[in-house]
Amino acid sequence: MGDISLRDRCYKLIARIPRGRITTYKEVAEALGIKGYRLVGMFLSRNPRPVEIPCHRVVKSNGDVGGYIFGVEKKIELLRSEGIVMKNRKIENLQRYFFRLK
DNA sequence: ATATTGACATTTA
DNA sequence: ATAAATGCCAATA
Repeated sequence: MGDISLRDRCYKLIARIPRGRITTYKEVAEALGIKGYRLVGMFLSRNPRPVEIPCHRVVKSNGDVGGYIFGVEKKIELLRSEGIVMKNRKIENLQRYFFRLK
């Protein structure tokens, strides 16, 4: 009773990321208190509400965009529309847009 | 109950 | 530089 699944906590965290800012799978995992980074990707691949839960704002630590339910191209388009500058499918300086969760 | 999965990250070759 | 191996762990089957 009252316990929220890790998955729902994950979605809650991501719902806080504002437009134009991004974070990483690693950051989300660490905020959840786990090191199984892949689990975050698993949760997001089953994102039930892509509008309220802006999972396109979660990218890889190395600047690659990572995956997306509606395709990587769509994810790139969304990020660009929010002002994220990308060079060859990669984000140059994550730091510039990084949103901390922990 | 056990086995596999995943939109990752780090280390090693 | 690229590629493979390894660690991670709740959720899913």
